[in-house]
Amino acid sequence: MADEFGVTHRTIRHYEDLGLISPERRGTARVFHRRDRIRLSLVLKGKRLGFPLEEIRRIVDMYDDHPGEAGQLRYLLAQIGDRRADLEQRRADLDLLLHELDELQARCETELSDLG
Amino acid sequence: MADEFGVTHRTIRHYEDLGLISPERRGTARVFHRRDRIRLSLVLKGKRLGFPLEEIRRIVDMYDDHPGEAGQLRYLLAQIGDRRADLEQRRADLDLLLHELDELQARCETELSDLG
DNA sequence: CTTGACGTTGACGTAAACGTAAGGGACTAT
DNA sequence: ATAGTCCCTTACGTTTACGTCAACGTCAAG
Repeated sequence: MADEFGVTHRTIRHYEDLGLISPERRGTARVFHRRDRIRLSLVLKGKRLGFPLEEIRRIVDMYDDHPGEAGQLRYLLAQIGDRRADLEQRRADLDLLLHELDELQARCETELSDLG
Repeated sequence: MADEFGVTHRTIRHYEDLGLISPERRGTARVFHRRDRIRLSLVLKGKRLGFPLEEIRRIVDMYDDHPGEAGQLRYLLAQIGDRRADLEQRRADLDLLLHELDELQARCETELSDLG
């Protein structure tokens, strides 16, 4: 599974230690299921966005814990709201940076054509 | 300036050590200029997106080093291209996560209304 | 003039996210 | 049977990004 996702075995084990994935254990060997793949892919997405693993765990756990009780559901919805706000802030930052890179690129290109 | 950006004095000093900002020195005291504020704001945006400080330095330095020579300009443009690709990958991840949060939210809401 | 309040400089501490060596099964190929 | 190849665990090492503590300078207020 490590190769499949382009991470090291150590990383897999580390994530298991943190409870980010919980592969079935046949004796000592790990058996990964679809659930683990889904969670790992979520983890890696979260990581690319700079979330700490501990926070990522809280997010991915939201996908698996499906509480049947209304209070829990409302709590989960609130959490989702928080995460959304966070993600949208990041998206704004990202768009700004992309925009600034565009401008820099434009300046470089005109400068370059002035030279040639 | 620390308060102004919501970071600690230690962070400011750390960033100065890494060359992310370079305030004027009057004797021992630091005097911050517009350039430092701009760079700091770029740094914080980069940080929120999960870039390591060393990489951020390379990015923000692109804004200040304006090489007059064609080869350097072309190199800078290539760097900009790389950064763009990276940022756009992150954007894709981000949109995916937002979409998945939406779906989770929808599931929660129907579940909640089924209860009530 | 001395007592805070604040700023500066090392220098060591720490938490997160792994890397990496050291050693032990288990299976397979020769 | 021995070597090679995996996978496993334990445990200490490393890098990044600061936190924190001790010690000193300095400048206005009492």
